[in-house]
Amino acid sequence: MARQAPSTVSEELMTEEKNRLEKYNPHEVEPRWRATWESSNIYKTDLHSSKPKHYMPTMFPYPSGNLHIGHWYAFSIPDTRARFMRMQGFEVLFPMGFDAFGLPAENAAIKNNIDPAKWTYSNIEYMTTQFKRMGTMIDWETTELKTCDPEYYKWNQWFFVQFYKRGLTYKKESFVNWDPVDNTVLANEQVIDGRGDRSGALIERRLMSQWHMKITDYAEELLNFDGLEWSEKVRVMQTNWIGKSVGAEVDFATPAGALRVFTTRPDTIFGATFMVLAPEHPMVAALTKPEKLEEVTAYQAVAKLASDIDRTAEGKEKTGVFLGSTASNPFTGKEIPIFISDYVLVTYGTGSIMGVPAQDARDWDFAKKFNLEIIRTVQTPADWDENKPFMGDGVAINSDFLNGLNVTEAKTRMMDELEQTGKGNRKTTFRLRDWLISRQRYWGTPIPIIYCDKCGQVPVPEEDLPVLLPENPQFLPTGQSPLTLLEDWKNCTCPKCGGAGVRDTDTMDCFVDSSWYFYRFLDPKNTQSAINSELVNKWSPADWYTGGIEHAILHLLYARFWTKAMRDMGLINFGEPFTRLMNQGIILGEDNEKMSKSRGNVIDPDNLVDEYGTDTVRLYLQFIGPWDQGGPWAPKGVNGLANWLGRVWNLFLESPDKTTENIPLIDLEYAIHYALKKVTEDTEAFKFNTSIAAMMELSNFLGKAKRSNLYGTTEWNIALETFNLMLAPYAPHIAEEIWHRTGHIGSVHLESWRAFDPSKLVKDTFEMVVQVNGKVRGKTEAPSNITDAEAFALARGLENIRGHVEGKETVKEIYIKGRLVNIVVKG
RNA sequence: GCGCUGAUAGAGAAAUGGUAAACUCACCUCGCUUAGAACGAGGAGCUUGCGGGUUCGAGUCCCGCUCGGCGUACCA
Repeated sequence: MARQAPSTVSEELMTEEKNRLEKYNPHEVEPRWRATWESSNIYKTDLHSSKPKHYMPTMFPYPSGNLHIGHWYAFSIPDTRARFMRMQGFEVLFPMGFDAFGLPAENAAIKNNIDPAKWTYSNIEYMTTQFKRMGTMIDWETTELKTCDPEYYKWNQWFFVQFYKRGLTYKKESFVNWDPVDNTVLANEQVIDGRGDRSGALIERRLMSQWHMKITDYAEELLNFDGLEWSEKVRVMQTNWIGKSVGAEVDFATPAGALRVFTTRPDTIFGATFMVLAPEHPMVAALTKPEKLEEVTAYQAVAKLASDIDRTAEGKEKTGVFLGSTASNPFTGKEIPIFISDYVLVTYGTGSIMGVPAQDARDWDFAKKFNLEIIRTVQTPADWDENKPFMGDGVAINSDFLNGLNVTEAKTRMMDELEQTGKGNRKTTFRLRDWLISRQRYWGTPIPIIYCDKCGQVPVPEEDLPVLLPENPQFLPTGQSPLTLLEDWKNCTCPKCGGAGVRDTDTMDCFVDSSWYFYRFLDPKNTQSAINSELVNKWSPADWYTGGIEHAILHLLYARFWTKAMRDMGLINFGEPFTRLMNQGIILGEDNEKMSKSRGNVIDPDNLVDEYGTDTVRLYLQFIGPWDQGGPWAPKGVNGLANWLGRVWNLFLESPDKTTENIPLIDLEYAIHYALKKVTEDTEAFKFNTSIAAMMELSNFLGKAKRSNLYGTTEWNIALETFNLMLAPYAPHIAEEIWHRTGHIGSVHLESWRAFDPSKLVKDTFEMVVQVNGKVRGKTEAPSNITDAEAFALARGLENIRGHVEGKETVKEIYIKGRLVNIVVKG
């Protein structure tokens, strides 16, 4: 339908047209400011500043080739908080580096015949350009830290040697986890459900001689999280991994000598009716009667071949073989049969247990299967199903001198007895094993050890470090490190005797690299020492460390261990690397599924930035929900944030149409301080989504207020300036552009955060809700300092309330300050 | 099995025990008719997974249940 506007309106529109503000164009504004910030170096951290420090490393990325949306989520959001802390007056270090050693480079090299170093360095170069588009306050000098640089891994080797000298690094032969796809051994922490964490291959057991770090020396201390603000989830996961069990070791007499078991329930010994050894237990042979030999050998063979998955499969029926021998229960004197079974692990405790079926579900199953005696030694509750083992607390029965004691008392009494009689002793066992760090791979830190026929293992002297990773490796599927093929490199002279020596040809697990890099950031170019102790002591522990939950055990446990070892070497004066830890969630695809190429739901941040600009992408990622929760990607939501920034742009820079409304000044001040309080507190608490919502509410209010009498007043200008500052950490580019267009000189990012004024949040009056029996029946304006009695009187005076209360008995009257009155009546 | 965690309009997501519920997107109406996958004005939509309980008052606290996510699992 065609319409004809009156000519006067047309003219008015035409004038407006002329004055119309150019639309916000992030593609012009954002790169311009990034260039300015870089050239004026405004994000350089002064490590010697007298301001209070705030150290905020994030788990540094692996140079896989591309920054994905998860990287944006992990790095751009902490950047907002880093910027906020900076505006709050802290000297903030927000570093970045690259975790550059690792298998993907080597696998890419094998597949495409590229040098892993070239692949890695070119990825780093490209990812750095991508990083810069994120508009962060990263101090780029720290990206000197690339773990594959000899200047970095030299210090891995240095630490290795120092730890070696202190007995923290040692080589031992043991059954290790062999990944047949990646052709290397793995640490226990890298085996998930019996499979390699990277390759997914079923892990095999191999007996090999490998280098270990003695993390078990710190098992007890690693259980202590005092002073750390870490999520319960991570603390529980680490605690379970370390797996401390307090109990006792007890000797049982057998024809082959004392058989030692570990138990957490020494109070149940009187109920021990059989023994079980792991199939690999060293005493098996001696305890096997000749007529049982064949059966035992067969069982051992099956157990050896079975993977851990098969051995520990859910609901697996108990199996085992009676060895033909018996042991003597040290307290009852009874002879009890000795079995082997794969439910007992040779790697835990003593590799042997006493079977107490009445108080242990596994032993119960085993006893039922083999028809063994079951003796209750803890009184079961009255309504207990007698066809089940009882693991709970109760009074000891059938247990001689323990009878009548509860479980805790009985344990103590029995452990005292064991120690007095010499039949056993108190013992604490950990599930945690020493950290296996050898890898039969090329792309890692060479292990600085030389083997000499005369001198044995000889650490490479400090002055000869680094042991450089040789160039031009050959990758052959030999199951040995590629370094073994490089004869020239491998053969050397023994530093001790000068004779012929051979280098260790394995490289270190790359979790070694990431165990201390956050200290190196404070002096990444240091050629004299691994770290600058003075700066590290000043800046560490990190105030806030963030990254994915997948490192809850691996990296975070190793980093804590390394820190404690460094402390004990006297390098640093604290024992925990990260005071506060937070794990971001995962950004899912539009379909609420994990992003993957095969699902075709991958969101490419580069495309988004091309379309909307950096600020919009950052804002959207923060607005999507709580940061630790992650969430699905909603393409239309991004558009919403882009539009909001457009409205904010207009709010600041466009002249208002006309003044129509009258808004009290007090409302403006309330709005701005309300938002300021919310944004300050929420940013502090990492609640970016609600912080942005508060800014949206503010901008909605200001949009209205702009067409009121408030426009152009001093208070109006202060309000806008305050809003501009609040926006700066969240949308750094547009905030900077607005800052300059509204007449400011100097970067908004060098400004201070405004403190909110609580007095502006106090109103003289409030809208008092009046309820009768909990239902809203009226509302009235009331003075904020109203007393209870006055509030009730005021409420009762309301016409629509009278109807509900008159002639009825009042049961109760409640006044909630500044909110409501509830009158409870009866009848 | 155990531990942690979640369930609020079509989607995402707020809410110190206090007005049956922010904010954004999507949707509807009107205006503008081109700053256009824009802008302005307005509107509709959730009795907060289910069942009990505590309370003057419950999305919020307690008990039970259902469904989902994450972790862990013969560790003696």
